[in-house]
Amino acid sequence: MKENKKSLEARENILAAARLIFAAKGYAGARMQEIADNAGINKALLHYYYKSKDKLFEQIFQEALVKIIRPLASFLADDSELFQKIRNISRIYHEVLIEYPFLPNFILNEISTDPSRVLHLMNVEGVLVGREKTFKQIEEAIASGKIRPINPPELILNIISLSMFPFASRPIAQELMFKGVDMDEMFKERADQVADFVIQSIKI
Amino acid sequence: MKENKKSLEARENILAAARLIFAAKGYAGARMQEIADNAGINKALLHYYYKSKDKLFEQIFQEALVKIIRPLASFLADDSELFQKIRNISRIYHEVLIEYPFLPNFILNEISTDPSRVLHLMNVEGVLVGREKTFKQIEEAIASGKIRPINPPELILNIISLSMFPFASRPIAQELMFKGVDMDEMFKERADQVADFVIQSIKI
DNA sequence: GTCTATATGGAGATAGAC
DNA sequence: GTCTATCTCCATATAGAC
Repeated sequence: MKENKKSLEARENILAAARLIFAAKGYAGARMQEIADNAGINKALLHYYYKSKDKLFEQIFQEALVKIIRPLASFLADDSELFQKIRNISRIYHEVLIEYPFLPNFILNEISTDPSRVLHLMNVEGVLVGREKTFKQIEEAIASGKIRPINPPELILNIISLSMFPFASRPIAQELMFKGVDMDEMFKERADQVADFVIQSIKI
Repeated sequence: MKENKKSLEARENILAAARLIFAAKGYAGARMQEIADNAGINKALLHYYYKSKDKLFEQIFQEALVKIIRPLASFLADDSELFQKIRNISRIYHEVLIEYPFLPNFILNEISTDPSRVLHLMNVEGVLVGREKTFKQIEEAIASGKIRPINPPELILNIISLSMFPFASRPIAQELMFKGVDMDEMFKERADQVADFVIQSIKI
């Protein structure tokens, strides 16, 4: 069970390749052969390091899930003022998704109709407690006349929709709406624009 | 090549089953056996009606693409006043997605990085001409002080994000934000709320 | 048109030499 | 740890009887 430098590097190469392939083609469409090729090893060795396709996938998927759920948990648990929180979550999600643009599609697809893995991670990350706190914060902002009436979960869903969907729809959006535009640049500036768009909509 | 009532029904059963299975599992994850079972026929007969998995999939996928692209084309070509157009597109997309909630995920996944099929359909549906018209309309609304400055394609992207992402993320959103809530009901009321949210954000 | 049986290829996984 | 060769299963697709 000792790990030398070489084998650690091999493991990391495999994970990097697996992230790429699984994200691009999904579990069913991914091929162990292609992952091995991308990692610069052969199939047998791939199976030597990661017993099965299932096991390898599960690791990649959990990793991806954490990248999405953890920022949300932080947002919900944050004690800052509401508008500042909105700026924060938009910025963090844009940062993460500029680095890993495939995350929304990957997760939404592979979760399909079974959200059990999400459920478990939610508890681990403490989403539940933070959620109640932020719901209450939004309700108080409405009661005090700071923002217009809106259902708290829908406000949060709106922020997440505006932050994630453009990444999920990037190839099609490029053709349909952003022909010739550098979407990487667009996304960089979009974080604050999404926050502005939301705040403008709810503030009185 | 004559088609009797029975075979037409068989064809329709197959398409209905294929829509279900392809949408739920994607091209790679779908099994011809499962489609045949769902259609109440056997595998050989399935191949008799639709030569190959590829051919069957292509038909289902085109169908799905049209359901998404056509409303967008109508929106872009519409001569109505801007705020009314925003209400219209939100309503139409919510109607379509309440009936076919799986469309966003299905299309976004299967298109992956190759948008060539979308490109072709765009021309057929006349998206290009409508797009320029609506971009101009938005720019004029900004120039005349009716709405705040915003990049026209981003405004449209925002509307579509708010309309589609909640459907794509439904299973995970249910767990995370809408525990115990009837999301079908929520979606019915959401069409106008999305339009209000957008209009509230841009109007002066 | 509809079925059973089967051909064919591909993908995950392992055996076993080095 | 790393490789080549191979096993096994499963999915698409077809042959051919009825």
